[in-house]
Amino acid sequence: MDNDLFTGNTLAAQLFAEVIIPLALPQNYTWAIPAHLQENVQPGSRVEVQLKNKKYAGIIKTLHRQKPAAFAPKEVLNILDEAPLLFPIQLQFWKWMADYYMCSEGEVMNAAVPANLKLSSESILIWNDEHGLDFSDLNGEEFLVAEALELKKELRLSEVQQILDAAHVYPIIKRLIDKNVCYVWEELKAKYKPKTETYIILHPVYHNEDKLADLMNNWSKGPKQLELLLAYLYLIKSEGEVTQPVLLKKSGASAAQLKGLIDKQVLIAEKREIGRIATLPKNVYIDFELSQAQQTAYDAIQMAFMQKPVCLLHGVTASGKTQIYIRLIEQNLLEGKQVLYMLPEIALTTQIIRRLQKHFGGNIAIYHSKFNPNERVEIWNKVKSGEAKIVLGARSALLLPFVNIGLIIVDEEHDPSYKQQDPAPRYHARDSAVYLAALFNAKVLLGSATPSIESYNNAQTAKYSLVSLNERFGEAELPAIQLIDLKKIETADRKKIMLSPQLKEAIQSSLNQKKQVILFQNRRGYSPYMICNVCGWIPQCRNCDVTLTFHKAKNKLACHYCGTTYPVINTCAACGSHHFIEKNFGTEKIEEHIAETFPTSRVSRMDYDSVKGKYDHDNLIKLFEQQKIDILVGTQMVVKGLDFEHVNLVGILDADGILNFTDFRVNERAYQLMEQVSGRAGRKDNTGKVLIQVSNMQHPVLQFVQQHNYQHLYEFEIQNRRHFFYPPYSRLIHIIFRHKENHIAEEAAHLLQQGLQPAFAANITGPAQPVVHRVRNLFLWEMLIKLPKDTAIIQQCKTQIQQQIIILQSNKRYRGVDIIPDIDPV
DNA sequence: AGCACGCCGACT
DNA sequence: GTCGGCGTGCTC
Repeated sequence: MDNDLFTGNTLAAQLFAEVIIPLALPQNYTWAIPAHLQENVQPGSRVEVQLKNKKYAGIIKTLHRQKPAAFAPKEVLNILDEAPLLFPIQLQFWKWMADYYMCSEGEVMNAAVPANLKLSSESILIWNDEHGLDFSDLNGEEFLVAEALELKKELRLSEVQQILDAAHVYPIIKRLIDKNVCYVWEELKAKYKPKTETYIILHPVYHNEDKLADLMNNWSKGPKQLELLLAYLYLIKSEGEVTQPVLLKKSGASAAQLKGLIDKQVLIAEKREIGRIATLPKNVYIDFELSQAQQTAYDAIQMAFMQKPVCLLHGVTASGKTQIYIRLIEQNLLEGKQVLYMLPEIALTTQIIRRLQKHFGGNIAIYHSKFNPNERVEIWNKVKSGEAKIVLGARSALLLPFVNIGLIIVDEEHDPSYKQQDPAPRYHARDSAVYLAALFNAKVLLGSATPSIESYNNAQTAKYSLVSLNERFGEAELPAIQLIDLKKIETADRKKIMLSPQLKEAIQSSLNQKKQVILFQNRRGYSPYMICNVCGWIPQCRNCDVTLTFHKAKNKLACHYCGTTYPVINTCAACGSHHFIEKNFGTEKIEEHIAETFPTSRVSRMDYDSVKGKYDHDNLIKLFEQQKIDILVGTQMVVKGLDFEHVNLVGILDADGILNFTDFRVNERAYQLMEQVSGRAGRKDNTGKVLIQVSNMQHPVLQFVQQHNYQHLYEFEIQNRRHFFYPPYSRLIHIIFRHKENHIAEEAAHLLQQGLQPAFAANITGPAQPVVHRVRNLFLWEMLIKLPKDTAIIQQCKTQIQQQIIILQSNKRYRGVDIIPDIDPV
């Protein structure tokens, strides 16, 4: 500037940093970097800064020399990292996410960065009991804090500031965390318990063959134990490793007998953690060949990636998609690229982890929100250094500091849990993955047996490429699906209708064959509803098209969405009959009823109430795998990508409940659920059978499910879905919130008049989601979802939108924001 | 996110 | 006359 010309010294101009603070601030603030700290600063480094009267560890977004005119920046207090915490590409990604999902970069940072790396004065440090009392590697100040921590077990960061000379607290804390003396408390996060599996090993003494022979020859008592030991020795020879459940199952011995051997110190039980960063060897080991169909799909994907960066793999259940993934991962590893394998959190079970670890050993890092802070930092660093080649994680893994991603796999692509609903950023991990991959020039593979309509539409309109895999692996066929008409079932007690004779018979036959059964009941079953027993029509809300809930006490029907109540309906709107019955049964009731009907079978229930921790879920799955349970009654939880070898019957108890789900994507969700549930039957052979109990036999989705025909569902949805949500609307709301001028409304109306393409997203995944979230109960929301392609109504909408704009303008947060074009992720 | 500022209802 | 409710605004 002029001053510089005058002094003739541009280099002396001060250095400023735009810093991202983990808060929902309207914009990023700027701090000055004092001369003595200028040597090592880079974008991506953390800096300690003061904002108001609090201190935060922020991340430098940019460095520049333009002195802000409007305010006098404060100075950065400290630089916390010599090397940046992440790469420019992540900063770019954060910026996009903040723009696209309308939140602050600070909020993205909050979601991305583990607690241990984002200290603030409010942070509470927790003493790490595992560290012990060896303080020899600490310097004077570190020692002071460590001692205080050991004594009090936890300290507020502000208290640490009192102990020390306040000027440079953060670097000391950072070193203490690095040295594992303490960690940062994260509230409300359930503590992650590492999953363990008990391995059985032979006591080292008996590795000596003579000693072992000696032991067995002089076996005094407990013949069963000797038998067990022999079974163990046999297994260890054939398998190399033996886990407790496998041993007990194959030997038929009891846990007490095993305990006897352990007490005698012949065998040792060793708990090993799985799911954390394994210390397994870092080699790649692949011991299978792709089937013909898989190989064809694999080649097609390779070809597709040459044309387009995103490919949708539509593979029927049990077609062996995972094996294709494994091949693709292997190929990326050979090219020295990182791979991100995303799964919905609930599907991140030991089953899939074990499977990948078998092939890629220590190259894999697992990441999800239930890890403790130290482990998360550990993984963060391994991903950043490139040591972790494969990351297997839930949606939050997308925000790890990858160096060079080559491939992102989004498995179970249709799963709604990829969408973060509550804390900002309200991002969709599948869509964000597409953008992130573009930044790395990487590929994205979306895999599902039941793609979301959005993705399928993207494939149909050639935005993504599409590869289909219609054959089940190992010559297994898709299970036969049989509908059972509940209306035809004569029963004295209407409530007992939950189990038709056909299903009862099928269950009995499965039990006789020593096979397992899954009975599926949607959670919706908890709220009672009325259904016409002649045609299967269900009363719906006039405003919301949502199934009405029956309130017995008040003898009224109510909409749980808008709150409207209706008198009980006696005449069917579809067939005119007066024959209504009440349906009301949840998984608990079913479990009870099943246990009564099949007294000799072992029945278990899997739903949100019965499995609270992740641990329970895994355990239940394990029990089922080991055939310790014959009949599993469950909600959606039983669906998530699990393989159960011995299941040959799946029963859907109340398909009407699914087909009338309180959701704007009923048909799609219903199809997905039924197809996924059916997929659990007979995965390994051709004995699979699916029985669907339903009153509304005519529902088209049932036919598509029976034929396993996704294409038909898709076409049906395009033609018949009543609640279209068009991308221009999403764009429109985005615009409304981005701009303060009224003329924008005209642009919006213009957009509405242009060719409208269905995006099928009443459950919006695009940028406007947080806004729609806010206005969903307002008139605008109602207008938008019910808007037919009618110009008159568009005019009306325009007026409404203008009113809306006035309301929204008063919201400080969206005032005076610059015009930012909508960025399409592809 | 915090925290201060500020303007109206029930209390010693 | 005050204490305290939470609505609005600001933080480099």
